[in-house]
Amino acid sequence: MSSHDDLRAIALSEFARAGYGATSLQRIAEVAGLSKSSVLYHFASKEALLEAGISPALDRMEVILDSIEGAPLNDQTRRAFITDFVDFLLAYRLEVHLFINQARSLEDVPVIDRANLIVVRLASYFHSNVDSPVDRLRFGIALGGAAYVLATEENFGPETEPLADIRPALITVLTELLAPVPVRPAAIQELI
Amino acid sequence: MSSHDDLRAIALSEFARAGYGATSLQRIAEVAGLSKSSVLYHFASKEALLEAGISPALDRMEVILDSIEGAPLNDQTRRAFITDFVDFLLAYRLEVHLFINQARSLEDVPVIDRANLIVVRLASYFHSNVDSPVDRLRFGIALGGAAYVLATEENFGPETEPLADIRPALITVLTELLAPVPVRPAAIQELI
DNA sequence: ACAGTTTCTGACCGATCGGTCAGTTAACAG
DNA sequence: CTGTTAACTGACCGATCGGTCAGAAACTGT
Repeated sequence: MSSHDDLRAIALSEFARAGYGATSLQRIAEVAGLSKSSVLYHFASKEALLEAGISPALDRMEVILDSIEGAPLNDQTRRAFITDFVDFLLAYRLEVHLFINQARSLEDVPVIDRANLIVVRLASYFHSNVDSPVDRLRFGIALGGAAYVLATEENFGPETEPLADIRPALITVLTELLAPVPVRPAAIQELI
Repeated sequence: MSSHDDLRAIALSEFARAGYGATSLQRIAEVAGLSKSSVLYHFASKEALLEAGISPALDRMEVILDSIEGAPLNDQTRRAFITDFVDFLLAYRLEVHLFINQARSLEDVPVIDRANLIVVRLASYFHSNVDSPVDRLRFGIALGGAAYVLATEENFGPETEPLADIRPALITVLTELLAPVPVRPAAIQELI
């Protein structure tokens, strides 16, 4: 329970909640019960706090990417990826939320560039394994939507139960949405 | 082509690209070729620029909500909502992107509260028309994912075509994902 | 040309930002 | 107790923030 780890967790939480630019070192110091100078004693800069906050999540996601990029997208690899991805989203909700909300405004920050590269790798993998443009769009909505919903659970409203068994539900939904042959009744084609 | 409308458009673009807090009045003034004082002559404050920027999108979404909240979710209303929603996303990409990326860090801004209320109304409508928790999760992923993907098209990578016929593709995917009886093979149930 | 109104600007304000630095306090080994 | 090191702090810095204000500049109708 070092001050170093505390500050990392506090900064991550504040960055995800209020945004990187809107979170001051003074605010982080107050939550930690320290002075701003002490925060800068443990971390060289505000950017160093950001990097320390989300790097573990990037490490994990890069391991997942390494495990799928060598193999084609079949039933087995799809199943493994989905469980890995869902567990990743559940384990790193704050980090995912921070990335989704701040990626555009922090494009010149090295650690955000690294995160953006991960998204590109993920998109490239599915792009090279899925032929239909519509399916690629559906896959993008599935992965992006899962990340977005997981990272902003308050969008479901406070009156709804927090979907306690969200892990199997997420696996179910993603398995449907990433199905190799999407179910698309002929009736739908006539609608558009 | 008044300076007023120009400033509204420039501010919206900058807010969406770099974030509200990270966009200074000085930056907006430079892009518009004016001084910071002139920007504040046309708009009383930075917050007024934000409100002017996204209010039209909220107006449109509230009309859509008014049109669905009185009727149950059947084939006809679902089809009408999907086309309305897709056209909304395509017409207000910047506004949606701005809201998605800044909603959390601007919770005390009235116009953002208004936008959040819209999301709550949307979630409540589907919540009251969909029984299965898994289906509600799938609907949330579909709507949130469509908004997220549309608002951040760069996630598809620069090497991919911008999905020129994205409107029919989006309608196809959302029609699948918002199907009243989701197709969920028994094989999926055994996986989880 | 003139007066009136709209548009625009530079100078300035207090506040806050991220970051530096000299020096104090606390912890601990001998 | 003493010396050393790690942890911490207040004072301060230049820069930038959103916003105010008096007045210049530009456009208007007469």
